[in-house]
Amino acid sequence: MQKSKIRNMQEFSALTGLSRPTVSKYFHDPESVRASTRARIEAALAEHDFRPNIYAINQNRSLTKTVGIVVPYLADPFFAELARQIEQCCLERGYRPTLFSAHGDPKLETDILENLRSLKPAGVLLAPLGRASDRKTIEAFCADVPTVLFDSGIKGVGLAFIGSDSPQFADLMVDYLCRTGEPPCFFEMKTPSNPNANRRRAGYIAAMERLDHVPRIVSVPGTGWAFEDIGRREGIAAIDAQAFETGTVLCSNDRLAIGFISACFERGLSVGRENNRDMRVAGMDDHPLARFTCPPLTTVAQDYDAIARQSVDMLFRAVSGETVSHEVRQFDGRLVLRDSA
Amino acid sequence: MQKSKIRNMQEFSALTGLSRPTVSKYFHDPESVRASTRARIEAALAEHDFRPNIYAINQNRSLTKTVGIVVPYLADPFFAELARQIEQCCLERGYRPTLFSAHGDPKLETDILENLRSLKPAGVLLAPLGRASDRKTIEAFCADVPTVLFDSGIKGVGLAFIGSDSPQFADLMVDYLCRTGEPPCFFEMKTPSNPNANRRRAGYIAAMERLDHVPRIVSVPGTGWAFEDIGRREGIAAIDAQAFETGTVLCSNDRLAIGFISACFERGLSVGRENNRDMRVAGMDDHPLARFTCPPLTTVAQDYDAIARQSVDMLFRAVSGETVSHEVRQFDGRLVLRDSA
DNA sequence: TCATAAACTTTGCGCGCGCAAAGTTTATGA
DNA sequence: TCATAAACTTTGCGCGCGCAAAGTTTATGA
Repeated sequence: MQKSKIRNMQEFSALTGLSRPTVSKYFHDPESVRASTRARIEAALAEHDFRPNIYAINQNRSLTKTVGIVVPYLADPFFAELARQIEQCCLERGYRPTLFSAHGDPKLETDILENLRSLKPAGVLLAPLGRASDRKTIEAFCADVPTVLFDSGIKGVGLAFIGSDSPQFADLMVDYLCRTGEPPCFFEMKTPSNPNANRRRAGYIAAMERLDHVPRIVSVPGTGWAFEDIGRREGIAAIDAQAFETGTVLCSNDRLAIGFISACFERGLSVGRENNRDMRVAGMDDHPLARFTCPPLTTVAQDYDAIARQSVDMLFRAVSGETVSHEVRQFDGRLVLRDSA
Repeated sequence: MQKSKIRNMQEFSALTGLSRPTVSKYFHDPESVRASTRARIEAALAEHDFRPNIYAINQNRSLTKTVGIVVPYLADPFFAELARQIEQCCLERGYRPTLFSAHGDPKLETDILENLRSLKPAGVLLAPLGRASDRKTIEAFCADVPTVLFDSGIKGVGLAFIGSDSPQFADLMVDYLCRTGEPPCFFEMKTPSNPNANRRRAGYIAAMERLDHVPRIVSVPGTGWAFEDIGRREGIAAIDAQAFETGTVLCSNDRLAIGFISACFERGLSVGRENNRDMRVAGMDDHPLARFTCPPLTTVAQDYDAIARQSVDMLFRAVSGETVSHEVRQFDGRLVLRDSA
């Protein structure tokens, strides 16, 4: 593979003795040319290292092979992991995933969508910021670009919404906690970024009432995406204020729980499922680091794989012309028992 | 801003009464046209929402406004945070950052660089996988595309290397630990992914010898990027094997330390700087979650901001024609005292 | 051996811009 | 008021491909 001075497909095709359109066909789909032709092209390729100019390709093709992936906060390993799986699915289908993070900032989310328009992507997979998102911007974007929402939905917007069944998550954990000890209090942010948080609270309340317990909700202040920090700081404050009426706390998500366990430690409260512990603490999500808290966190696992796979499936079904009516798919969580509750 | 049917810059310029080259000039730099002209264009823009076709622009311009950012493992919030700051710096300069993660996979790293070539980026900021990287691929890439390496360097490759002074990190922490208690053992992976790990070990050995202590290194098996998992699993094994000759353990990085603290908890060992604790545990990096371990982790902070800013500065100085001889810049760490050691 | 289909070639237009040269209008300041 | 510079217009070429139509070669199978 020597340094080549091939400037374009015309020059390259001359080296193979084939015509430019045939070579073009090869790059579009190697299987579409005769095996002998393919061999000639690949032999030349091995020597001269030519690659078609992607900008020239995309200029003339109405649909590019780009897929946009937008997440609200990439410093959260939950989204990093989900994005990784989605990227993988796109690559398998021969598309080029391009990853963006709004870093918790609605202005940046708007800018990203603005940018994505000019990339003319075949489709976009978008996990919106949620409450902070500029709803109009997202609606307008979804009207112009085939978009599947994941993780956090906006009613009626986009080709589809793929996420988790938030009330079921809460129900599952409340049921487990009540079965094995006293009923849980619910620890959450008063103004959560993510709309799933509201559905989790609703699920908690419904489950508690179903089991004939009084729901006890501790809503703490704090905005933004530094959930662990809020969990710790406000957890300490809530403990000091004796806000929890039972020694069992269900946190609205794992990152809050990581902070809350840290708060318990700070205040000398032992955490665990054994009878001699001061607190039981549970979360929801099965965050990648949930296994490493002290003690390891009992939680409800999101089905990362199903969410990633379904989102991508749904997008490509729509992109390939299948008329999809707005579909909503919410996967069940799976109880993960560790030592914290 | 009504739905427009403007197809190209020619049609758009007709609406403004200006010529296409003038409008083109505006999009390249709004300040380069008369204020009255700018106002006319912006008025039309408000009504018709035209944006130049980015593929047509990039096809004709030798230097695109794209900047590639490549990190080895995005599920590590350390890299997510670094990437965020670098993105920010690029945006401020009017470039479009595009983020890629090798997800710990050398094959994917090679694919990403391959892809980046066709994007013809103005420059690339690359944190290589390290030991697992295909060195030849990276060298060849750096020879063709202006590239600054960060976090993890490869000697002589790229326009520059910006990272941390790894030996200094170890020195700082060893000094502190010895001053305040017994000398530390060093806990690390036998075959670390990241070359900084080797320099940290060397720094540990040098510091221990300087202080007239015998270096005691516990190298554990395990490959890949699941550091917390390795820290926990192998930490438990090492504790059980009584591998640590003192009760003070300096972990090669914070993620290992998070796993190791979890291992201590599992084995009923209390961690902390107080005299009545079984172990003191320290890390290096100041990982975003280091504040939330139980107890909070004493560590050496990387200067995220300086690394991000310097990397981007260096890249753009080279891109703008300044001939830069291969420069190496390694920032000092800052001791962060919390409760774990 | 020959009809037929598949694969390929040739030709030429079009995409939406950048860019440069030469000419024209507009603003600036003494 | 006028020279001069700055801003703008007009014209036309070029970038590296996609794409389609019409013609030619090659493979396939009875």
